Amino acid sequence: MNELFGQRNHTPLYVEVRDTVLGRISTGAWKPGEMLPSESAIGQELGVSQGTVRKALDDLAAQNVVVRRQGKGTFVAEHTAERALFHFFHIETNANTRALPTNSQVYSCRRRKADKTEIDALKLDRDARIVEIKRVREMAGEPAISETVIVPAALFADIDKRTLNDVPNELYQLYEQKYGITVHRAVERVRAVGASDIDAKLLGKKPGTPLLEIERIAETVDGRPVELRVSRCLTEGRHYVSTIV
Amino acid sequence: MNELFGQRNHTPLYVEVRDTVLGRISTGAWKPGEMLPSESAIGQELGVSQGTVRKALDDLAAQNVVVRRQGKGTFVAEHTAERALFHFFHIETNANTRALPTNSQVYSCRRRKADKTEIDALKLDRDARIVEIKRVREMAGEPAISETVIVPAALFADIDKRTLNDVPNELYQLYEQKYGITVHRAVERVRAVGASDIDAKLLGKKPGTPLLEIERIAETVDGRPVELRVSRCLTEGRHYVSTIV
DNA sequence: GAGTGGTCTAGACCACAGA
DNA sequence: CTGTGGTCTAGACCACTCT
Repeated sequence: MNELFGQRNHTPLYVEVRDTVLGRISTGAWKPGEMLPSESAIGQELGVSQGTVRKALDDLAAQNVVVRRQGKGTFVAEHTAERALFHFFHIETNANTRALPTNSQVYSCRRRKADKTEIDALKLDRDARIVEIKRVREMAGEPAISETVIVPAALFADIDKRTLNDVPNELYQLYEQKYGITVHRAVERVRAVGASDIDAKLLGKKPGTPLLEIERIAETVDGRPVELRVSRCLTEGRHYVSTIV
Repeated sequence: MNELFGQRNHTPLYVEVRDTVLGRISTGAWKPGEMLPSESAIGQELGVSQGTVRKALDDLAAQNVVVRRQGKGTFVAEHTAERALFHFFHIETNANTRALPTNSQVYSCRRRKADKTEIDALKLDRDARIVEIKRVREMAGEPAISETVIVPAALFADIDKRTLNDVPNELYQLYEQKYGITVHRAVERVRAVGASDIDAKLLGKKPGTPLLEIERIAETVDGRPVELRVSRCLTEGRHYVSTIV
């Protein structure tokens, strides 16, 4: 027990430490890319031993909230292009090499009231407004993904077609750098659907062509959903990968 | 340093301990469901401190190799029906409730030489033989999944249609209990395909209906691939879930 | 009460990065 | 050289389970 976390409670100390650190990261007191104070410094500040801080930080490292580098320090995780792609983009070629989206064309970006699905998925108020972004992404030089991205208008003040086409592929870097929103975790729901007339046209295929539909809800580190994304993908010569451990 | 793990090397002690324990599990010296010796007993045997054993076991617990229960002990993980379904079966209804396969009909089980794909996926010898199991699984009372399962004949000596229909759904429990093979980890590759004539017939749909094809390669705890499985699923009112952390 | 894992501490030493 | 995280130890006490 110690002076900061107060009286008798049955929450382990390292959990309190972990949540304190997590809080500072999610409020932005410690920003992506920044180095945290050393283990002993945090321990001194919070009145716990270095070993307890270590356990707290190990937990956060296991959840990819921080990154530890021996000899250098502990850093708040950030969305490099590499992380965004390797961590969040799960399509690869049938030869099991990572397939990278090469190009992306935003053909629509508009603001409107959220519909019921969007309100549910993003936990919005009834009259909340959203930004709807539609784009086609290419892989290996061919249109491959027809994608609709929905974000709450309240969080993404000035986002527009031009902003988006300047930063073509890595939306999550844009979110982090321009809007201070770090996507930390996502749930993807995957279905097989037939291409609609619109999708068929965008992807240069016949209506009814089987497409992989990936619906993603992305959350920040404190669990707020901040993006709903539906991607319809051609999976000729490609597939979606998931590892079960 | 200590007497068992010998001279100067730069492998951390806890890694040696972890690998020793893992070895005993994968050779079957410690079997699924059994309790391991206590941390201090393992420490004494291997000549390391209890804290080092703890770190090794924590690692294994994080990988689901062992399960720790406070006050009881540390146990080798096993395939309960619950674990098989919740951990390895990733289809749920659109209401986000876990969809359970209710029934399963094996309509073919034969032995033959492995083809090239199978040799690659299961890392078999050129002339190895496999067992090919074909079945249809129902969900909510309707045929929903057309599945082909390939396992190396060498590992599954007497498997046949009757064995399979006696243990309808949970193959992994069967593998573990009858053949001493524990599936630990799997990679799934997911595509959208159109139903073939055969799949269409089995699932009661028209040829060309979009199906979700899930190709799974399952491994034991020591990384040997032991099963190749291709499931073609109807995803009307259902979807495949994957969480990215 | 005895035995298990879970938390917490304090301190020693190692490995790595960078000035 | 200093400061960082990484490993390892020894020992105290807590929380849970079972008898």
